[in-house]
Amino acid sequence: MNEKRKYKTKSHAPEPTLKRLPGYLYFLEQVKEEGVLNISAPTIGKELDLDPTQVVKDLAVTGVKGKPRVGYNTYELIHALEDFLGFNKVNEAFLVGAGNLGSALMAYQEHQSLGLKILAAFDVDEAKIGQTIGGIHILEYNKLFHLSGRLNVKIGILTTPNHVAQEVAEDLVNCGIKAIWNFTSAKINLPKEIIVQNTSMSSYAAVLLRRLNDASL
Amino acid sequence: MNEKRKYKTKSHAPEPTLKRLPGYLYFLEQVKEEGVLNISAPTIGKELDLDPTQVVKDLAVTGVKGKPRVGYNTYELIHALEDFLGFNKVNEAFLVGAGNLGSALMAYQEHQSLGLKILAAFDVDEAKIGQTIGGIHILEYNKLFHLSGRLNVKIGILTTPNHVAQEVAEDLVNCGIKAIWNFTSAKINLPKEIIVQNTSMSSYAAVLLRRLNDASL
DNA sequence: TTACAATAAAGAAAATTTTCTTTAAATAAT
DNA sequence: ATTATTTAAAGAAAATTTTCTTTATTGTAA
Ligand SMILES: NC(=O)c1ccc[n+]([C@@H]2O[C@H](COP(=O)([O-])OP(=O)(O)OC[C@H]3O[C@@H](n4cnc5c(N)ncnc54)[C@H](O)[C@@H]3O)[C@@H](O)[C@H]2O)c1
Ligand SMILES: NC(=O)c1ccc[n+]([C@@H]2O[C@H](COP(=O)([O-])OP(=O)(O)OC[C@H]3O[C@@H](n4cnc5c(N)ncnc54)[C@H](O)[C@@H]3O)[C@@H](O)[C@H]2O)c1
Repeated sequence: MNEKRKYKTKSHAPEPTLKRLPGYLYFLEQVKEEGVLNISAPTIGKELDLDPTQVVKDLAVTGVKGKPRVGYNTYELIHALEDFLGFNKVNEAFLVGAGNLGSALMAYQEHQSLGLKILAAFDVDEAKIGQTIGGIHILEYNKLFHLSGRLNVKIGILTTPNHVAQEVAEDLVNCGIKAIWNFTSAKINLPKEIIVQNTSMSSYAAVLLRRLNDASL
Repeated sequence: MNEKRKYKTKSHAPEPTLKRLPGYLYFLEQVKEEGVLNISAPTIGKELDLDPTQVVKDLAVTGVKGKPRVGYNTYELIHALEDFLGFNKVNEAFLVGAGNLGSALMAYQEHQSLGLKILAAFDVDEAKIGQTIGGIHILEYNKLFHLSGRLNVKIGILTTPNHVAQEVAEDLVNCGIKAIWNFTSAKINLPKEIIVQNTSMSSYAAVLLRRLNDASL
């Protein structure tokens, strides 16, 4: 591997920073559309409700330098962010469980801007096998083992029911998958070198409901 | 309002704790099924990869006390968590934008366990209006203003395209919505008393891709 | 040029969250 | 009963993240 990067990026970025970066990227793409060539950290902070020094620190991880009195070069910053996040590469993925959520993810066109490319989806439901959603074919689950041999896919998107999540995850790992984007509520246990990214919507529900409840006291 | 709570809960719980609580709840429901009447913090921690003292501190926000040598009462803990998170109430919501993601959320049955009840969905697409997904009717967007007058719905789920998110959010606020669960990438600006819960999937993509990239260096 | 204002960068401080330590309580075994 | 062991609770320490300060740089305008 050992890819060359255009900017001197931070080797390790804090997770809260990482989570904010796509927000900057989305905002910057909008202002670029409006023809803004340079933008300052305080301006970004005002729009996104963030402390200006926080913005400076966050953007520093990309290695891009801003100029005092001018700000950052919009175009340069966008590219550095995409580069840093890996959004400008093609990150190939398999999806398992083409149900409600799986279908939505397959149909989601903006994945391209994340550099995410779902090559194929797999399901056990006969009714779904053979269908195409968002240009992605739904294949028989067993085909996963054949296909993964030929392709070198590193990312698995897990949108099966909770109770099969563990076994499907293990299958994915046996197929050479290195990172699993887990949308199920199940806690999946895998060898520690496998990256498991849990994306629990109920966490957000918890925060929302609690804040709503706190507010109405 | 002023509901009585069975346990002396912490008035303010840290957000990381709040986000972990649904995970405990899901796990506890599983072990309850298996007939486990009591469970200790170290056991929970081992299963969920969390520090045992972290578990104790997290669960302490619910006000439930565990007994040394025995652990927590599974049943009591589940109920305290549901109570604390507001999952055992009926939290009524409107959904706007019955597209890919909106449809998935409408079809999602587990929302019940979060106490979330989507009363109706609204869309501008003629083709979608009149349809029913997961027992939820898709109504003409303008009906939102009529319906909200009669019902006292506090939560709005926002799954429209990004470019209309701001205006739809403002409409929701004008209809009396107090909290918005925002699934779009757009940053929406509303009066500060309105709770906006952003749920950005690209944040997770960012963390996943970066971790994957870091790993392969 | 020269002073002035805006801003990024770097470092310090504060706040928050997690982990570690100690203490006390409750059960089980002797 | 008594002792030993497990465990929750409470507090202290460490780590992390955010916010605040200071400094230095750059461009603008007098
Ligand atoms: N629908 C939502 O909006 C939503 C929201 C948050 C989380 N989730 C989570 O996402 C997961 C999927 O939810 P859903 O609503 O899409 O469920 P779903 O039932 O619609 O979809 C699950 C799909 O997985 C397939 N499947 C079942 N067993 C399989 C196996 N062994 N191998 C491969 N495929 C298999 C099913 O045929 C089905 O198509 C669940 O864990 C759920 O908790 C869903
Ligand atoms: N699909 C996914 O998996 C996914 C994942 C992450 C985030 N998102 C975000 O969720 C949002 C929706 O994505 P999607 O894929 O479901 O898009 P979509 O186009 O399938 O759905 C959007 C729906 O909103 C409706 N709509 C448009 N304008 C409206 C208005 N003014 N009022 C009411 N309804 C209106 C459309 O008719 C459509 O039915 C986007 O912001 C997207 O970024 C989607």
